[in-house]
This record gives sequence, C-alpha cells and structure tokens, in this order.
Amino acid sequence: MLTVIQKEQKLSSYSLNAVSAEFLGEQKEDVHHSMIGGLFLESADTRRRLAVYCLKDAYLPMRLMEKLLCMYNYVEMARVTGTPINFLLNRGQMIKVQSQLLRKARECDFVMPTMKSEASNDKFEGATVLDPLTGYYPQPIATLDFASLYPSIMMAHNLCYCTLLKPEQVKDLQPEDYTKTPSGCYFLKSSKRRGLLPMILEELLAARKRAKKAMAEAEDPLTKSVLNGRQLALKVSANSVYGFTGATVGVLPCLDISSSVTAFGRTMIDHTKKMVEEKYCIENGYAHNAQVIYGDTDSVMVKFGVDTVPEAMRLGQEAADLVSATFTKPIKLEFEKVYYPYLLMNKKRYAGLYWTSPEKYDKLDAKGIETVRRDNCGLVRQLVETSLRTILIDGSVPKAIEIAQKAVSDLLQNKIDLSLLVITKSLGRGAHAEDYAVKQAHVELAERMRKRDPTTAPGSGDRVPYVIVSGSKGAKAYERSEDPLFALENNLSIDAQYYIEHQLQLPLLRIFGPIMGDDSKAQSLLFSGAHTRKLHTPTPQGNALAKFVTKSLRCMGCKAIIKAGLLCEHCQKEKAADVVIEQMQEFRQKEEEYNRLWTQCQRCQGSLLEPVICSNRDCEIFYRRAKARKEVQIAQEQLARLKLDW
DNA sequence: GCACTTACCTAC
DNA sequence: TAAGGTAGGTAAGTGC
Repeated sequence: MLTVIQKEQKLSSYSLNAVSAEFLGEQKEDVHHSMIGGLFLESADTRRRLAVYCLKDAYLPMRLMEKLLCMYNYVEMARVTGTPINFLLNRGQMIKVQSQLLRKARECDFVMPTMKSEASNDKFEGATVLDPLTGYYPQPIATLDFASLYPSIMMAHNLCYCTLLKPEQVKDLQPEDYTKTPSGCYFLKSSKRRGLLPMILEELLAARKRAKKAMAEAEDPLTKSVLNGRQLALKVSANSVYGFTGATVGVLPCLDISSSVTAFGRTMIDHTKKMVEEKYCIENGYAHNAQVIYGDTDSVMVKFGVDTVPEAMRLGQEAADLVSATFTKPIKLEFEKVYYPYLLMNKKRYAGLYWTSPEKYDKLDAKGIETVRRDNCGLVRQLVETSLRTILIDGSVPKAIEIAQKAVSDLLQNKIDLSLLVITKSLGRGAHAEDYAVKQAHVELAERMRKRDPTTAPGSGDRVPYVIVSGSKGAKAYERSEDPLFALENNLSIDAQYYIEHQLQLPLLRIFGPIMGDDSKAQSLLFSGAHTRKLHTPTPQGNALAKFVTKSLRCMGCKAIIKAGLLCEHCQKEKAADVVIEQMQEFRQKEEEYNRLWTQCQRCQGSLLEPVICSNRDCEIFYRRAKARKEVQIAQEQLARLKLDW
C-alpha cells in the first residue's frame, strides 16, 4: 500500500499514520520502538497492548486498500494494458505502453525490434506556453481546451512506428497517401495502413470514457474521487504513449514521432489564438475585441470582453465548435469553463472562480500557486487560500488585508501553531549532503538527524519536515533548519522574522499587488505598522510549540502529550484498545467475503492465489487442454455464467 | 548587489 | 536495474 499511495497520491507525508488520517480519519496505535522490549516482557496487559499495535498496523493498510478500491482499479488497468499487477505496482509507465504495443503487434502480425539503446541526451522541443497578460480580471474569462491533445494528434495523423516513412520512401508515394508533419517528418495515412499506436490510444480513451461515465453515476464522494483517479490514470497512460516515444532511455525511442506530436500541438495553439482573435472583433460586428490572455500547451484563456458568465459561455462554446471544425478528427477543442473573476499571476500560476454553469461557481481553482505546492508551510498555504477566497468570493480586499495582518501579528507574538510552520521538502538523489552542489535546509537537517539517530533519519526519496529556528545573525537558512519534534523537545524558538520575510511576504504581495494595483501600498499595509511590532511580553515558547504534536503522541484517553505509546500512565487502565479489536473483527468478515469472490478456482471452487486457475493438477491440465484445443470459448461461457467480467 | 546555478515542484 | 515527455516559476545558495 505504501507503493500504491506514493504512486497515486501527492501528500506531505507518506507515513502509515498520516495516510490513514487522510483517508480513513484514523491513526496508528503507535508504540515507540524503544518501548517494545519492555512491553513484551512486563505483563499480559502490556503484551496485549503491543499486539493491538501490531494488529492495527496490519489492519490500516487493508482498510486503505478497500477504501481506495485498489483491486478494482488495478485489475482494470491490468486488463486494459495487458500488464501484470505487480508490474503496475513496481514499475513505471513505460512497461504499460510496451505491453500494449506487444499485444497489438502480435495481433497485427508485427514483431517489435530490440533496440540497443545507448544513453543519449537527445532533447526535442515541447509545447508552447503563451505569454500571459498578467493581472486581475474582474470580468469572465472563457477557457477552451483540446481534449486529450497529444493522443488525439497521434490518432488524427496516424503517427506510429509502422507508419513513419524515410524521406526517400516518400518519392514513390502519392501526396494523398502521406502526411508531412510541422517538424518535417513523413507518416503514412491511415487509408494505407493503420498505425498501432493510434489503435492502442483508442482503446485507452474508450476505457477512460467508461471510467468517466461510472464517475458521473457514482454517488458516494469517495467512490467518485477514486473513479476520478482511475480516469486520470487512464489519461496519464494515454499521454505516456507519447512520452514513451520520446523516452531516449526507453526500449523504443522515436523522436520523429514525439517531436511531430509537439510540433502539431504548437501550430494548433497558435492557430486557435489567431482564429479566435480574428473572428471575435469589433470589425466583425461583435461588441468587443476578444483577447487571448494566456494559454498553455492545449488551452487558451479568452477575454471576450463580455460582462456576464452566460455570455462568455455562449461565445466560448461557439468559438470551440468553430475552431474544432478546422481540425481533423478526433481532434476537438472543447469549451470547458469560465473563470470569473480571474487572477493571472504568471505562466503556470493563476487562480479564479471556476464556473461550468451560469447559476453558480463550482469551486475556487488555483494552479501553480502556493496553495497547491507541498513545499510551502501550512501557514502560507492557508493564508494565501483565505486571502484569495476573501477577495474572489466575498469581494472584500479590506477583510483580506485584516486577515493577513492578523497572521503577521500572531506570528510575531508566537501565537501560531507550530504545525503550520512546518515546511516539507523531498530528499532527492543519494540523500547525503555531499551529493548536492548547493546546501539546502532540508538536506543539511537530514544529515544532522542522521548523526543523532541513523535509524529514524529520513532517507532518499523521503519528505523531510522542518522549521526554521532563531540563530546567530546572518546564519543561513540551512544552518537554522530543525526537526519540529526536536525543536519542541528542546524549547527552540521559531524565527518569526524569517517566516515573514521569506515565506509570507512575496506570496502575499503577488496576490495583493495586482488586486490593489500598487505593490508598495500592499507592502506597507501588510508588513509595516502597529501589527508588526513585537509585543514585549513574549509568550513562553513552550506553550506555542506544545501545540504541535501529532495525535499519535497524545494519550488516547486524556489527550495529554506523551513521548510515545497509546496511553499515558494516568489512563493506562482504560480499554481504548477494545475498540480496535471490535473494528478488526468487523473487517475480518468483509475480508472473508472478498476472498470468496476472488480466490476460487472457476472449475472446482478450490482456493487459489490468482483468480484464474488453482494449483490443483487436474484443473491446470483441464485449463491448458482447453486452451490448446482452442476451447477457450467454453471457459468463457463458464466465466459468463459466473458473472465475471473477463 | 547582482547574475547565475541548482533544486524543487508544478502545469500540461 | 529501471527510469513517460518538455516548459517554467520561485527560493536560496554561490561566485564575482
């Protein structure tokens, strides 16, 4: 489950405790490793406690697996791509494309060449990001998107290994038999020969359509979000087909395909921008000149100049249809949503209220800014989020300023919960300081933690949580980073000034600046004045810091802070553990049901590990014979009777 | 103080 | 060993 969660979810922590809290609203019955020996030896009661801790650690991943519909989604992916489930877990995207390619190749009587690929650094030009006309837009902005741009390009132009032509081959062909791509490569048209990649993409997109439909029909929000995960996984799989052709470290790179795909994409976004701006202008009888204020890869944001959401939607829809008609099938430009109001901060950074129906907005959508980045502390994320909400939804800049000022003042008075000041960054590469060219706060901290206790220090790929504590003047941030728990235990004080100048200031100014139309005014309102004066009666640091303790470090009975374990001495007698055992018995029943469903031999109902055929020799022989004599059909009928979707 | 590089994380 | 792609913003360290 760790592998599954790390692959599928973007979280600040991947500990069993954090993940369970996120998806199940439950936590571990934690016992610090130093206590295990003592608990085991002491008495039956303490051994029971130890057992409960172990059981719950086993129980939580099972619950996660069930809640996230892992089996359903992985079985679906395994079937669609023809890839074993353990490959889906332990390997990357390429194996899926390779499997599909092999399957399709056999179907079409091709063999796949074995390439002796030498590590090359060949790069190719990617997508266009239109220069943004940054600023705050109090009027509706319509967004037009190409649906699955890269896959649809490959399908529309029949791009594949088996349709790529060498320039000298082109001479013998009629012009209507091939396409020349904007990057100067030639491909055979589908009327001559259908490419394998386009066929694969069709299947992936059909599966995605099914998932989207199921998502729309689902009622439970979690099921909905899991099905959303599935359709996104299929989308990534479809995009990976393009990625696969461009992966020079892979088994079958073909940059003629990938660079043709991006080249088509570049011409398409330019064409779209031009067409929209040329059509929707005063000269053509419209009230305003439409303006494409931004666009990235497959999307354009259009300011039609109209004042209401319905008008923007109508024009957006019309424009999308108009542009779509100029492209080969299945390329399609879709009108998706209107942003109103819209704050465009920079390339790949914007926020706005997201409307898909004229009655009311769906949500506040934010891209690229601090609220969606895991390497910011909670305070910044929270403050940026509430500021945006207050400004975009309530329309009140003064109220937003008040909130921001309060945060600055709280920070200086040590009133901010330490958990909100924790920054996390992932430890890349070898995870040792010497592997890096420049010193960084989280890397240096990991190094120091390794010296303190090598068993618990973060390793390669882990996310390192840290806070910045006060230190000597002029000390670099990497010298003042500290493990939050260590800071708590040793009563280290937080460097409020650092958090103001290096965490809050610029993100807030980037929001308030464009909205107030004046950077220096925003600067002086937020970061100088009465609220920035540090009160002379500093709160004892212990109190402020003590707020930051994960739940697993609190007694389950009275919530007192304890170093490790389930219950403080005071509550030791309480039987909180019984609850866990009860829950587990309930789960046990579900598990049995689940086992029945998945692990019975289709012929003799014997048990087996993989849901195909058990190790009973007779069954195995039966199965192989059936297959050998092309009696698969019989097996399929049997399956159908058992209502299993083959 | 400034330009440049590196690392991280995101958008698509 | 196995590893989808490129574009791009931002913060902080480094070197002049």
